[in-house]
Amino acid sequence: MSSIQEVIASAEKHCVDRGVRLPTKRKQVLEGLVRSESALSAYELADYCSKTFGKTMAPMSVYRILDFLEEEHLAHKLNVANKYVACSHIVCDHEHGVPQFLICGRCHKVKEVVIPKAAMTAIKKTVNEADYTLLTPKLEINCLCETCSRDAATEN
Amino acid sequence: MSSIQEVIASAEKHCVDRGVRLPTKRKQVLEGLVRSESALSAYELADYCSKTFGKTMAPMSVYRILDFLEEEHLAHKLNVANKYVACSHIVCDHEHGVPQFLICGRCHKVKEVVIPKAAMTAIKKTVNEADYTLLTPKLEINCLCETCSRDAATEN
DNA sequence: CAAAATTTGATATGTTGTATCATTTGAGGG
DNA sequence: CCCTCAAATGATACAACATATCAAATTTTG
Repeated sequence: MSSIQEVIASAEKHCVDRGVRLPTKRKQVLEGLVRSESALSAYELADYCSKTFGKTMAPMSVYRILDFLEEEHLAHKLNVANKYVACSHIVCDHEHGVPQFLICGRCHKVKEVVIPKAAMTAIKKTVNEADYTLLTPKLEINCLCETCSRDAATEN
Repeated sequence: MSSIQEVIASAEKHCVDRGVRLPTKRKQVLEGLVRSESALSAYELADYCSKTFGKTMAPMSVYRILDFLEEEHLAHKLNVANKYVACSHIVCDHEHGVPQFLICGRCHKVKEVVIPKAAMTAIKKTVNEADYTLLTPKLEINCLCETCSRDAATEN
């Protein structure tokens, strides 16, 4: 596991290489995402940054910054929950496969996994046969994390 | 392809069998979904029903009715777009595989497909190995339909 | 027909996201 | 070093999506 600082440093390098900026605010939002175990909404991130860094950060700014982070592949939007997570591969050099997200429907804890290549190929084939073009092979999979699925079992 | 009336009739039978009600309003919302080629939001459905059936239908009611239709597996919610579609298998008797949705990111046209069993099995295995429990193996896949992907190509 | 349960209406409010224009910040050239 | 220009952020307004709650109407059942 890499430290927060390492992740931020990698992100900074990435931005220099690409010729884009990573000023304070953007770094703060990214740090908020990296520190969080679960996915956060733009408004949650705005609150977090306001509290943590002393100066109020408007949700507007957060949205813009999240758009930027997504473009730079430093963060992902999870449509299922209207929340965002940091890309878990910021520190990687090598090209990695497209991430798939396991999203706990209860606590929004997110785990990023890679599903077998063969499965992705099969999905791509199905899509093409239906005359559709895959935009991103990013899947969002609804499930329960270990803790929550235990809790759910005992409630009934 | 089955006619609207056939689909509604199947839905009615389904509800009688399950001992639940399908009064006018619910039928109207379902009809709106069935008639639409693309996914609709609750508010779009409210407008549609208000215009088509002469009496204003509140978004509130639509949300409640959509919840009901989802419980009865007569409709699906697409989280990616915050929209809803009728289940394309209302008229089927047999148990069918879980549907996967190809959602055009531009016009929201939706195609319901079934991906190979082997691919789903691989996904399920990956999820379990990550100590997560699959809630629904329903995938929402971001793509472009034939028309829109052609349009997008000519724009650049 | 009356009582009970289900469905719908109506109002209010909360959450998520976009549009727009003003202001500030930061990089690069003179 | 400061000026200029582009990029980033602030601020305000508003649109879309969603839920909570209680009252009224409708349907089922006895």
